[in-house]
Amino acid sequence: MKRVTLVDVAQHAGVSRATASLVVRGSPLVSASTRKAVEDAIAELGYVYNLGAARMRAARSHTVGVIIPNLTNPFFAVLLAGIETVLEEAGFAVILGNSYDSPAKQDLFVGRAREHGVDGLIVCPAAGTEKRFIEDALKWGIPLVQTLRTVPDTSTDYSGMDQHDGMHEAVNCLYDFGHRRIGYVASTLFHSAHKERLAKFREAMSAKGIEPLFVRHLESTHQAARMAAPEIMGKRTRPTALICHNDVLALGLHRGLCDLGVLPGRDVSLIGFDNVAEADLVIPGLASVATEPFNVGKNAAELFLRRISAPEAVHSSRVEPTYFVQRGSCGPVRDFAEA
Amino acid sequence: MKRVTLVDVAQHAGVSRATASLVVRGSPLVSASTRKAVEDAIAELGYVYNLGAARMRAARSHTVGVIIPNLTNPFFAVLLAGIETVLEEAGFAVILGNSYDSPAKQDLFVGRAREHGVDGLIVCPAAGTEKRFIEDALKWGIPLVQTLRTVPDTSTDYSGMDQHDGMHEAVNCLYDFGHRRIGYVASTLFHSAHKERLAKFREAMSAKGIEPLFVRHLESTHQAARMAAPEIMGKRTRPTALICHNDVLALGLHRGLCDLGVLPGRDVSLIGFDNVAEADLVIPGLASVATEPFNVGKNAAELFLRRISAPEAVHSSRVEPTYFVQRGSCGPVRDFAEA
DNA sequence: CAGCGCGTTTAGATCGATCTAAAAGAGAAG
DNA sequence: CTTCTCTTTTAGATCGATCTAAACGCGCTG
Repeated sequence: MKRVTLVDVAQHAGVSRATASLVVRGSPLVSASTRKAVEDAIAELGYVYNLGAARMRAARSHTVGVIIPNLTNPFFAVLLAGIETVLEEAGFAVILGNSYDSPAKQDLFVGRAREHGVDGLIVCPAAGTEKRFIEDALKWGIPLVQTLRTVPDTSTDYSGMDQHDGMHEAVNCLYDFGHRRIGYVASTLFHSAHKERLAKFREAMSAKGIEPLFVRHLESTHQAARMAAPEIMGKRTRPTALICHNDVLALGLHRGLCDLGVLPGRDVSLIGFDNVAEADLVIPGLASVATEPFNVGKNAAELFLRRISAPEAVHSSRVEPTYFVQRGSCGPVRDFAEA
Repeated sequence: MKRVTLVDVAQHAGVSRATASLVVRGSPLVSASTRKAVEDAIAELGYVYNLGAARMRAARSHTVGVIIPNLTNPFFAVLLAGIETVLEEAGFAVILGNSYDSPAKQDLFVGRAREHGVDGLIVCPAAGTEKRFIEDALKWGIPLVQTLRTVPDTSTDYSGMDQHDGMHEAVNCLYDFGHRRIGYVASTLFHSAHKERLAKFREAMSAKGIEPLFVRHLESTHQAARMAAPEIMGKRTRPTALICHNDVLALGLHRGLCDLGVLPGRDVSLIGFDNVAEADLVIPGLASVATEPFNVGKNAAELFLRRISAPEAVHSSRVEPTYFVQRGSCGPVRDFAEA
């Protein structure tokens, strides 16, 4: 039982393999009658197109390498879903790589992707990725789109989100509720999105003429945030509001605060980022800045497709808007004695 | 600027391409000195192995198609992470397909995967997948591993979990707390895991000599479960405890109950499945049966690797244990008037 | 009827690796 | 020195498609 090839199809249809090849590629050069004959032969023999063989002569492999830092984080999983949906539709296969935020694993994966002859890469760079990584890809002639994060001092297509609006809305909401002592809880992964979000926080604060009360770095897990609550609320000058780099931290802190008997929204206001589904499940609901990872993923894939069709076009960026979603965890400042 | 091929490497090292080929494949047939010469040439020229060309003659492509019903669901994302981790390690590339639980999309993806010449498939079948789907794959000679769900009346390698222990522990816990009026909240996706879990529930109940109070089917979203709380608690005979098919339903219901002023663990006991991270964040904590999707994924990948190396071996199964995690949402039955 | 243009079809070379089967080289034994 | 292993290397065919450039058939025109 041998594999069915174009030669078999051609023979069965009584044409040459060149003609059969034209049919499978949907060329307009063949007449309607021969096209029909070949298509019938294909159906009858159960022919399967061999992309590997085609790739050897033709330029494109219809394959894209996608690198994600951590699939376990639903945020990235949804990003990936967005990417996959668009690429699937366009007839591209996604080769998946999970970098676990390790540049070494990331390099390894790119090597493998090159062997597979990918047409390009869509990358959310691992924290600590060097400039060299991007430069190499370009040197090798591999189109590359960065998403969510960027490697410093590099220029490629980029799909991210606009941290500005959401953060300003969040800070303004706190400000209007009377909050002035506002702390920021960041993660310990120092990538571009992390820095940008923090910078926007500082910017929004100084626009209101106030200084951040503190910036605290925590490992980005529920557990770490929950454990840190006593320390954060035990500071000499106690914060009246907290903004967190993401909802993982915010939800962990939410629970940690409750453990202490400090009620979010009444005793301290709490705002997260990403507006994950669970934000609406805790009591009181977690106010959060919505970022749409699915759309960011779709944008990344679309930028990639554009790049493929116009390899020399100038690099472009797509930023997805963010917006503040108010919930119970965010309320007016409580007029208890200023410590 | 042309691509570097094995011919270039061979020339540069002063050997034939056949020898160079042996080196890249790590054959023991070459002497240490020529091996070194070729390796130097590879490094110097920046040669990249062309898997596409290799695949044409050799049997294996080192590529696996992985089909997941819904990446947006963290449970599946973690399953995928487990699969990817093992396959990556073994040098396989993962081609990802998101079926959105649609058999049609699934078929489409398999077609594409075949064109890419995958060595096999790891599939969590979309709800409603027909027997034909599995049979076709086997007919085409594509090794296939099913995971988490199985298509009825099919026999392949399978990586799943043991619903028995966790469910029995959960029911027994409720029983010991004095609960007798226990309802089951299922999802509306009727796949094998759904059926098996429900069956185990019935089994565990009848082992204790009690009848399920009701089985209610809900769309598997937080929102749907939250909205259904009033109806579920408004039944003529009010349940004293609820077991949910997964934590999405359980968390939604948790919130819905709180909205009603019904406190989980005091007024009604609530148990979910999967023990997602958020189960520990809500108040009171959601008791849940832990299932380890990452391990299930790893098992699936390992079964696949075994199948590749021994294509004719008899089909085997791996089931990951499940265990009950007790938290505040599960407590003694309250002695209010029996309706 | 030769010559031209147009739409279709095709033979042959080619992509970059691997396979097979045989050759070359190096020692050892007779 | 020949012959015989044993190791190492290689030429040539091959996988299944695509490309190029040429050929073919057919109607139309001068």
